[in-house]
Amino acid sequence: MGGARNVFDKIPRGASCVTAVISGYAQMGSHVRLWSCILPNEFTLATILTSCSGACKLDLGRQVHSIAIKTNFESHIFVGSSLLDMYAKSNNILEARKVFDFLPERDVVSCTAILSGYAQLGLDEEALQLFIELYKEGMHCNYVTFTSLLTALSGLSALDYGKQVHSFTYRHELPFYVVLENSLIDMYSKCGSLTYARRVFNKMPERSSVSWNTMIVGYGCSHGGLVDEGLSIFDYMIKEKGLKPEIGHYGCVVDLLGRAGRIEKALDFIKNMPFEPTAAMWGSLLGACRVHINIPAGEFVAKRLLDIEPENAGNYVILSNIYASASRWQDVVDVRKLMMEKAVIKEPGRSWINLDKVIHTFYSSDRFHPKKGEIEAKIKEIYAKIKEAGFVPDLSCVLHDVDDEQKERMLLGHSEKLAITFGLMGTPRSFMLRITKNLRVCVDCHNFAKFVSMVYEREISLRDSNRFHLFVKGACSCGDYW
DNA sequence: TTAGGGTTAG
Repeated sequence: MGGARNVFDKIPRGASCVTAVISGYAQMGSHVRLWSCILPNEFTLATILTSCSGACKLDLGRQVHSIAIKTNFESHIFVGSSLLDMYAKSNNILEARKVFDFLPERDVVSCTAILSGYAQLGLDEEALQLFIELYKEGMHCNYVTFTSLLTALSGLSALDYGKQVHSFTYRHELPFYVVLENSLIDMYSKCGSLTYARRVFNKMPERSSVSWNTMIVGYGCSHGGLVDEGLSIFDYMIKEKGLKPEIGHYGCVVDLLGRAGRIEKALDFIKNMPFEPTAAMWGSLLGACRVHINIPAGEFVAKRLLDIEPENAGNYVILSNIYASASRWQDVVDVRKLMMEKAVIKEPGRSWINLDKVIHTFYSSDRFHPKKGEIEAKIKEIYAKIKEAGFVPDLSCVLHDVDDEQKERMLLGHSEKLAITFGLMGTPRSFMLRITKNLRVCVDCHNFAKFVSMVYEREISLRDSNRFHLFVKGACSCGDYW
């Protein structure tokens, strides 16, 4: 690229060669401010906008947007779709939607761009709704559209819709696209159907590294506690294969050690590695400190994590859980105060269950659900039954400083308990309950699900923001390790 | 000649 830039610097300015240079830079993932010296055309604008994706380049993107307005290219189909994509990728989905809504004509790319914008941000229900709308309006779909749609369906655990997409692509004899198949594997495994995921994987005529990763993640290998095997693979790649591990590999090792309770060793490993530790590393280690109740390490890790990621409410919640499990209530109160000082807002807990293609969503302490009364009665019945079988509520899961009775009531309002209860009410015993939760499942709800699976002889799959839990006969596939 | 959307991973 340096050569191209040298040539460029010597020739007179004109839109076409500038576009070629920008395009070169854009493909390399960087952008340049060359456009300030020329009058841009639709090619220039679309190219530069593509290189503006990402929150840190939003200002630049906005400047290009204003140029697009001035030059009357805002509604050009290519400029418009890269513009909306730029907004979506920098977390401004409302602005992206505005651009989309004002496009004089839509095509498969602009529709896919807005759809994937919603899906990338985890706005899965919105993505599905929009897809249904556009589809009814006769939107044209291709394999990229389905790939994006599948991302949203994975997030919703919407197995029925996912199967529909699969059979649609099958019926229409789409050529083989590895990206689409990868999305299918991901969808099936996130919907709890590993058999189908594996079937897709097996039938692929060729696979990318993503296919393997997706399949491995589906099987949950990194959560299996195979510490020595993991460490020897890490050694093997360095010593035998001569590969230089990337920061992600170091992250895996930290996670592996932490999960196995070897927290001091993990801290040591972090100290000696050639990278700055990331929030992800500290985050996984903090989770480990909670599971293995290591308070000094937890405080140490939390301090570093909250420096890098002070806005992530989940970090405070785990720290608070660590204190609560050691009955250090004053520290719990202090964490809560700290959250208020920093104006951190915990995302409200939300769980959902798909029954007959309808997504039933429950919020924590849901006061507005139409079947509120029935659910309350049923949950009381469940609670009494599982208590008889030995269930003890874990009050350390409550972040608020209230009396025990109220804590118990608050725990019963957790959204995954409501979803499980609702599922039990409306389905036969042989029906596996598939619940999805937007946050990490708490210890009390995890225990609740274990007891329900035993007392009611019901299999429950619960996907939280972190991993899968399959509850059968009182035990969970995660080995109480998440 | 030059242009827009896509999969996994704490």
